[in-house]
Amino acid sequence: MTRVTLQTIADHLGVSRMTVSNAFSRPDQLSSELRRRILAAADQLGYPGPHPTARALVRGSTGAVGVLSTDPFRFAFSDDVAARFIGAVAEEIEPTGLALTLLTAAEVSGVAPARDVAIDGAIVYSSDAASPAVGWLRRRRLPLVFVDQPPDSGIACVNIDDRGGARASARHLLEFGHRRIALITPAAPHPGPSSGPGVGADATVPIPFPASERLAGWMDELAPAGADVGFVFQQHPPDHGSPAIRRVLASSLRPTAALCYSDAIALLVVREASALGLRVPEDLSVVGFDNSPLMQHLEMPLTTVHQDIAGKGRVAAATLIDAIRAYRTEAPVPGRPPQLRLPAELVVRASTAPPAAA
Amino acid sequence: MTRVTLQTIADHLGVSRMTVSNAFSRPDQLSSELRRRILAAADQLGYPGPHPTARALVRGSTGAVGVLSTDPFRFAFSDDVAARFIGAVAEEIEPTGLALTLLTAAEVSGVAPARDVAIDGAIVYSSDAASPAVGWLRRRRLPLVFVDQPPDSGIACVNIDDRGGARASARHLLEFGHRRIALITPAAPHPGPSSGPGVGADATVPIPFPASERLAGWMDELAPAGADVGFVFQQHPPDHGSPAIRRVLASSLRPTAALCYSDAIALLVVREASALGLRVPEDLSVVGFDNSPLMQHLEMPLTTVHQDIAGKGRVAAATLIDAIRAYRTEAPVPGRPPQLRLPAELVVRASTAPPAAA
DNA sequence: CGCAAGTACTTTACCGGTACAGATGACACG
DNA sequence: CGTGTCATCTGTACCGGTAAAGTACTTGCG
Repeated sequence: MTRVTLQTIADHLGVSRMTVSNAFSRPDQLSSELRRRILAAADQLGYPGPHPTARALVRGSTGAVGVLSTDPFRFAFSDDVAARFIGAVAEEIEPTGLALTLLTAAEVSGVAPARDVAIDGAIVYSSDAASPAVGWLRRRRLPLVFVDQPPDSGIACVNIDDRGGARASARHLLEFGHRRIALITPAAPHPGPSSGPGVGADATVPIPFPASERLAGWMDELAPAGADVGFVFQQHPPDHGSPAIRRVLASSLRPTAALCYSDAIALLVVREASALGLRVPEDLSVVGFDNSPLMQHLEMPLTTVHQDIAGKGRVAAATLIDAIRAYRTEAPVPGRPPQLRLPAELVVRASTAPPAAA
Repeated sequence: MTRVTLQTIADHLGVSRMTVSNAFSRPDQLSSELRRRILAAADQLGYPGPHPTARALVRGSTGAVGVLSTDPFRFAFSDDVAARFIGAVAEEIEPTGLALTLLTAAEVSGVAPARDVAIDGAIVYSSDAASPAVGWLRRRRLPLVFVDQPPDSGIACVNIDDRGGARASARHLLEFGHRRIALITPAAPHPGPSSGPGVGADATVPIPFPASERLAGWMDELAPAGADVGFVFQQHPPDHGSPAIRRVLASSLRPTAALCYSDAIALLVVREASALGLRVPEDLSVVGFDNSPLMQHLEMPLTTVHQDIAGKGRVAAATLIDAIRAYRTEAPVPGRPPQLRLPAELVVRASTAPPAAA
């Protein structure tokens, strides 16, 4: 039972393969009568339509766009911020008839999706810009959109104003009178296991991209104000409590407020605090980041920095679609690739207040 | 700036195209010295590696597997049950080096992903089995796995014991002494807008597949017991309240218990009930389905029917991978495609109790 | 009536690779 | 020294389509 191809149908009807191809792809190129007969024969022979791969090869486009994530897939679906982003991308892509292909950065047994899977373009999302996978995508000269990545003038970028948002949140705490503040941020897995909290600016620990911007924003305000900052390095998806956070909250000179990289981490801080009998915000102010939809329904409405995650996804998808379209028409230089920066705004809710002893 | 291909490198080094191909794909076929030179030249010329589409065409495999969903993408990422399933699929797929392609059922401007995107196999997930998209996938003779679909002996299926689980939940209510029970289930969008609640078995409304099984399970127990059942048709993702549910709960002869198609719907019922001043479970017992992880942290721990969604995803992915592997080795008849049925178990929590007036 | 302009189909070439069957030369062995 | 084997590289065909140019047969029209 060999494969049914255009040739099968052509032979069956005694016409040329090209005519059969036209019956499917360019109906105006043949008489409607013959077309009808061809389609009928195709149906009868069980021809599934032109082979996608063959068509992609000759047309030069595959009908799929990728989303690369350096983090494992699990992340994209368990973390509701990531899921919302990808969902928005998918939603924006949907009416174009493109499929969305999730690419991992890993290379297993010689196969690396970012190098070996056929796509028309990709969004680089929660990825290490230095990873080989990103390199492969670039080398393929695919239309790309970087999201939450360090700006790269050669590639379209969509970022939010992490730094500005972080600055606003730090200012908010300063205005309340806080001077002893914990900064809780993920760090590259480089240093020792769950590196303990350090006090003072520790420039030696590498902070991955969007976190580094948020940290910079915090410090923009805190440093000039002479605030007493302490760092806690906390990897992003904390499952069951954080010893590092607990240690800081339990210390005698504990901070009166915490600025957190994300709402997920902020939630963790709130939980650790209440486990220690600390009240939020009376004993500890907590600020998150993202304005994650899941946190909206919490007992403790979180002061946070809002970013429009779905909007970011839609913009990223739209930018990619534009880039692909430009690429197809071989527009020589479509201007500089767009460098977008979406706003991030402080949302004050119930988790922040002036420190107890003012 | 024309494309860099194998030929470019071959010309540049004065070797045959085939040798360059071998340098990438079959290193044992040439001297390591020449290979080194070829790779160096490739690197220098910016060759991104063998063209995925061309390779896919000749090899007959693309390195991507699809997930078809008839529902729009948004669903897959906002509904946490669907997200968890896809996440588990992705996780299981990841170590194989395959990419995961999300396919929509829609056909826009002549392009239909299920027909036109190159994949090696697919999981048919929350789809209408009768949709054209499913037909295309079948016609392509791709390795397929149906999940939560009506069993099809020709295709590998993964289902859970919806009917058994539903039966257990109905029995649970009967044992508590409930006799007036609302059944809340999605229905095909066929009848009028938000079709009102009917009382008694209404066989004319088409119920889509997994819901029909659950309904059958409920009725298996309720009918022989002579319970007084009323139907409420509620489409799955209810955003802001449900008039239909409210109407039923507000009626003079309101049910003492509700069996719900999903936890998401059960949550809706709980909310509508408390909006009406009804206490759960004192005034109304509510049973969900899925044991959705999001519901675990609710104020009102929900009695529900547990299914292992992640497990279902992993099994589906593993089944698909097996099928693809078998397909590749052209195993003539790999036995009947597996028909799996995963367990569904009642989990009794706080949302059910005996009816107030016993 | 002769020629330009369709219409309907066919031929040829190519997309960018890989499989497979040589071709070539070095080297070992009897 | 003939020849078999191995390692290394090349030539050809083909994967399943499509673009573009070509052929043959109408048809319109001055």
